[in-house]
Amino acid sequence: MNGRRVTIVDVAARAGVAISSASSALNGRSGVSQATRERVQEAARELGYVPSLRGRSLSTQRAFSIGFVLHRSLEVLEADPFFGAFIGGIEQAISPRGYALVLQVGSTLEEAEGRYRELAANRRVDGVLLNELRIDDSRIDLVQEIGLPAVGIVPPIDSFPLPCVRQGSAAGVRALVRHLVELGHRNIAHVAGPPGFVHSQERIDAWRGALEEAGLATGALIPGDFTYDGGRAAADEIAAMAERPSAVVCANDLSAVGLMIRAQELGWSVPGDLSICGYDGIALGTYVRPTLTTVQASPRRVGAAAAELLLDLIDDPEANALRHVDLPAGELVVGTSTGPVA
Amino acid sequence: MNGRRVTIVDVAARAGVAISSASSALNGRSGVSQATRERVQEAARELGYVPSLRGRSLSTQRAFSIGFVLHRSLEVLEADPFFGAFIGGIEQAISPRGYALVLQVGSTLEEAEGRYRELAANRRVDGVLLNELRIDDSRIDLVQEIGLPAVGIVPPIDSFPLPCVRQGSAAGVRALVRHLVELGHRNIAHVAGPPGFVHSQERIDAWRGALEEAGLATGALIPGDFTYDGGRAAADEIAAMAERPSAVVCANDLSAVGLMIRAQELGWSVPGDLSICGYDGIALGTYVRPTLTTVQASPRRVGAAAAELLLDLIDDPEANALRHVDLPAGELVVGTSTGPVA
DNA sequence: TTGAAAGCGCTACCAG
DNA sequence: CTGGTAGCGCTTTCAA
Repeated sequence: MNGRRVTIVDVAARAGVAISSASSALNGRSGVSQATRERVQEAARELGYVPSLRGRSLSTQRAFSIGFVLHRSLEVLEADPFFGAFIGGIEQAISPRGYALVLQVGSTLEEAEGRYRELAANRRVDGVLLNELRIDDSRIDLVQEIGLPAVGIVPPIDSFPLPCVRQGSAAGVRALVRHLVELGHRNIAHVAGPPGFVHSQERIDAWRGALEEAGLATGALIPGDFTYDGGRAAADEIAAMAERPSAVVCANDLSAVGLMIRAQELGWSVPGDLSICGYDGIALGTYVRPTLTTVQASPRRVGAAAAELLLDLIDDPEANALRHVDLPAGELVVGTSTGPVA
Repeated sequence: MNGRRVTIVDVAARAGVAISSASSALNGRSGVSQATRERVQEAARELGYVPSLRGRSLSTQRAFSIGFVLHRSLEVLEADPFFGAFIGGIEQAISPRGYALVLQVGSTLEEAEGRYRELAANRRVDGVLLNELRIDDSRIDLVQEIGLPAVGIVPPIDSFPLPCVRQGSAAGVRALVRHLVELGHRNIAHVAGPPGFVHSQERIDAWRGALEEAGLATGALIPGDFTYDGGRAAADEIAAMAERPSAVVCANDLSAVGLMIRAQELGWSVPGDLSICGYDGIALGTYVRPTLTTVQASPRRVGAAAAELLLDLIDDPEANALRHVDLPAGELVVGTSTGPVA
């Protein structure tokens, strides 16, 4: 805590060179002799110089940070472990490049949009990640309108107007359905995610398509919302059905667990009376009994890839304006929640 | 995207006043006539002016953001939903005050310390939150040494040298033990948290103290690490014991669930053969069967209170240098994982 | 009350 | 290759 912080001026003075030379030397730019560069670097080391992000930020017009807005209620945030993995992946990708993550929470979609506007207006971040995209997501227009670099995560198929990272769930869901068909199931229902979300729709389509491929009739499409309670409600809905499915594919693990617990409360045997699978591969699925058959997604890799792409986009908007990164699909994880049809 | 962003210069020009007057007017400082103030504000509104955080940051020597370093492995991050609540609370407290959260991840303690040093050196944040404090935590010296405002979360009892927020777990643990004693249990073990952590020790002490109060012998102290697998291992340890406890108080919910699942795999009935309780009150405890008896902590409120205190500290270091905030203890939540002794 | 001007710490341009 | 110097957008001091 000895008085003033050391700035580039101090370094330049100590090395006996101009400030501009010191800057060039420290940033590895060309235009400085090797001798000067070394002198400057040594001076910086001796003085314990750390460049001020603020000065750099103002002069380069960069914040050296990216934003991520979680748009879900605080309540859900407390229950769902899924997004922690995302964040880990993002951090892993950006911190080596000198960037930091600014995390915001917007409970409602409106609030989230407000956050994006704010972030863009005061330029707190150089770009943002758009997760949990909806079909016709309003944020797409928003970021284009306000000129905020953005990368979409699991975007609508095809002509997505922004760079994006996709880990498609279609292959995984098909694998789940095939697995069930092999076990002899003929009546396979689906507990969907909340309507409007790209990944909800993708899983519905994949489930339908896989049934068709197998030459089976389309099963019951039960509404859901990715939550534990939504899964429980789905079980009650199934209980009320005249012709009950022998297997269910849920849009995610959390709802699958809710469904399973409720099914057991209703006195059904899982998988004896009902085979259940989820999607995501969260740890919770291995805690419950029976263990959940699911697809192992890679949120950490998705987060890392998206963040990486965003930094590339910030560095070179032209070259990366439409880059699409496709991650390998998640793999089938067979638990004990699925079994042969009774 | 019409060309340049609007700056305070534009606002001043439009209002026909000096830049300094515009600044004062916009920041509600005195020294400007009401008429001028209104003219400036209107100009700002018309132009859609949003102050640049960068300019402000450089001139005020403030980053308008606070840091939070998660020091745990990415693997754990994916499984534990607990910290999401913290973050929600932090956000809730700081965003109305114009601050943002910079989130970092340090897998190891060394890495985490490096992050704190970095954060302080380049002044990316104005202060940090120190969570999961250890007894004699090295970060305490660190932040004092580098002059980084910091607030401790659940700090060591008594003479903690920094401002802090505490939600003591002693009362909750005692309530758990009393609950078990009332059910007739006489041999009550404890699955501890990882050694060295303040909240691990606090819970051990509370468990011991409560047993003493009840006039019971101290039960077995089983090592643990707050993880699911640690809980499973504890069950195996109990299985190997000559005189098995009839009840166990676990240091947190996640390990309690691991213990419970493993106990059931071993063929024990819960609570028939073994009563189990946890601590935290995470959603997972209500998903499992039997449901977990636990204590409902308030991570969101802790996060909010800590962030609030940190901003106060940044605003006025003198006045808040030693403020300690004590949150009401968590309440006992009786689930079905505890029952009368057989 | 108002306005001019000096920084905050850095980058980048442009003469020398 | 080197060294002035002009910003980046804002706050704040000091004269007028």
